[in-house]
Amino acid sequence: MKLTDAEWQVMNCLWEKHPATARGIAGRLPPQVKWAYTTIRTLLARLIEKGAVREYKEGNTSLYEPILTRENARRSALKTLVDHAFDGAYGPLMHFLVNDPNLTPKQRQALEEALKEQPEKRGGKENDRDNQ
Amino acid sequence: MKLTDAEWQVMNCLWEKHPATARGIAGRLPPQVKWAYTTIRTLLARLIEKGAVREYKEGNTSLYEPILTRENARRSALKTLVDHAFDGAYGPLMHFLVNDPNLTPKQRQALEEALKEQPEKRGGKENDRDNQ
DNA sequence: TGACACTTACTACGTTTGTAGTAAACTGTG
DNA sequence: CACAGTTTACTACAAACGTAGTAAGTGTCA
Repeated sequence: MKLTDAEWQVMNCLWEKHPATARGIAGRLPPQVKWAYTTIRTLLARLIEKGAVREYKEGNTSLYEPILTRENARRSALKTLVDHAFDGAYGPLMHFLVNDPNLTPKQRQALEEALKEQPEKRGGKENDRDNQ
Repeated sequence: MKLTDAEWQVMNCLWEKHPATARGIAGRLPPQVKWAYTTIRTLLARLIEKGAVREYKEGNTSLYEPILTRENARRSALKTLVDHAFDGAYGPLMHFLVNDPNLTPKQRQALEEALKEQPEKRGGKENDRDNQ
């Protein structure tokens, strides 16, 4: 499931709080984003068409809820990035990240700790991958 | 500098070997990608317009060379990803990466090592960031 | 020198994306 | 109930993208 830039904004609002109305989403968009109400509706319609969002009515009003999970959206976005920018392998990405000057010492340390505290917690989600 | 999916393919070929002809690029595209010669020309033209590639003639033939570096393209793509999918912060991305089941134990270990062997190598590139 | 192959320059065209507008339906309120 | 504001349904439209076609020029070899 691939999201466009604008769709990410909407999904981010939805993940933050749902179900939500279009108006509610408008209220939670970052301040720089000033979209017409109908723009948000259009984006929601496209997300529904894609199967990333579900809509249901409460009286006259539409409520929206994410179907695509943030986790899966992230996974998929990361995969796309890795595919075209990092030879399709996570290794080069990691290497780049670790080498990147954007990485402050604090972040570097955080990463290191995250690595240590996560020896092999995962395991059961193998087939949950790449869907949606 | 933002690249589209198709443009990444072309840039990847160019970074791999340059200067290159359009024909040469065609030859180095991944096997699944079967573009008409003119498609590659079109993409190159768009990349030139964006300032990511430079073209010069040798006799009748056009040679192409990347201006945008792979490093910068990666940095920028990563920033875009982080911006919409990870709250604009590298921390959550790292956390996600470390937690991701896509990360094999081997990769995890590689990461760990990369972290160790890169204590604070960088430093002089502070203003090289976010340009291009 | 003419035919063939390759290159270039220019144009094309459907789809996706960003960003809305409009008209009609609905709802709450004086 | 009439009016004002809200919501919906439908449509719009330019820019970006993916993908290529065509015509005209050039080099080469028999």
